[in-house]
Amino acid sequence: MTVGREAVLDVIAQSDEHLSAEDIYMKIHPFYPAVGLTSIYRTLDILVSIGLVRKLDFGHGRAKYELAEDSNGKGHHHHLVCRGCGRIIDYNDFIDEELALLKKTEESLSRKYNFRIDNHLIQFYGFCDTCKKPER
Amino acid sequence: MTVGREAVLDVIAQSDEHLSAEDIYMKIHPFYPAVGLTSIYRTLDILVSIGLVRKLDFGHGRAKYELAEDSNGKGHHHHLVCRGCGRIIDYNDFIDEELALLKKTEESLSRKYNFRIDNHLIQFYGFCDTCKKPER
DNA sequence: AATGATAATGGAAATCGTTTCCATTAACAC
DNA sequence: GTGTTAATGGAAACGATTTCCATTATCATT
Repeated sequence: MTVGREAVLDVIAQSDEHLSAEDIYMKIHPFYPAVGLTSIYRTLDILVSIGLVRKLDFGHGRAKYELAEDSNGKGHHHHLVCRGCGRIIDYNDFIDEELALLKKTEESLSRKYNFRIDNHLIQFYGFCDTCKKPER
Repeated sequence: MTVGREAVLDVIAQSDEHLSAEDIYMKIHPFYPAVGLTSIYRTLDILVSIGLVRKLDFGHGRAKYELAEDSNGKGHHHHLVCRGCGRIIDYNDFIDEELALLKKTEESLSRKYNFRIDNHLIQFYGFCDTCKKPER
C-alpha cells in the first residue's frame, strides 16, 4: 500500500457517486500532484481484482468505479441509466427478490452450461424525470 | 434503404453471433468493396435507433450488435459472458420469470423515480467450461 | 434530358479513454 | 550502502469510434 493507492481508495470510499479514472485523478491531484493518471488506472485495476472496487460500464465510453457493496454502506444495488443526461440512479427496491431469482438462475445456468458465475449486471435504461419528453 | 444499409442488415440477420462493426465490415467487403467502415457505423446507429438492432457491450472494448428480439427467432434472451475467452452464451432459461420480475420492478421504479424505462440489460459474468481453472 | 435540392457516401484525419514503454525512483533485505 | 525488486509517472502508442468534407447518388420538377 503506497500513498497513491491509499489516495485512490480514499477518494472512492469518500464519494457516493460513480467516478471515472479521470474524476479520481482530478480529486487527488490538488493534494498529491505527483500521482499520475497511469497510476490511477493501475491502482484501479488492482482494487478491482482484489474485489474492493467494482468497475462499471454505463455505455458512455468511460469506465466508472464504485466501492464494492461489502463496504459501500448501500448494500447490493442496481442501476437506472438515463439515456438523456447520463444520470445514474442507484436503487435497491425489490433487490431481495431480484437476488433470489438471480441466485436460482445462476445455479441453473452454472449447471446447464458448466459455467462458473461470479458476478452479474442488471441495468435499466430510459429517460429520467427531467429528460422525459412531453408525452405525444 | 440503400445497398450498403441492406447489406449490413442482411449480415446481422444471417448471423447468429454477436458481430462488431468490423466483423460486419469484413463480411460485407468481399461483396461490396465500396462500402466503408464509416457507413457501417452510420447504418448501425440508424438500425439501433429504429429498434431493429440491439447494441451490446460486453466490456471487451468494442460494441457488438445483434438482431432485435422481435426478429431474431430466439426470442428474448440474456447473456453469459466468459471472462476468460470472451465467449458469449445466449440463454433463455427462467426468462419468463425474469421478465415478470423485471416488469414489476420497472413499474415500481418508474413510479418511484419518475423514470421512463424502455430497456434493460442482464448479464452474468464468470468462466466457461474450458476457461474454468481446476478447483483448488 | 437538364436542373437543382437533398441525402448518403467513403476515406482521411481527429478524438479520447486506456495501455504500453521505459527510464527513474522508492522500498527494503542483507 | 549495496543489490534486488516493485512502483512510479510522463510520453507515446493504441484502437474503436466520430467527425470532416469533398464527391456522388437520388429524385422530383421542368
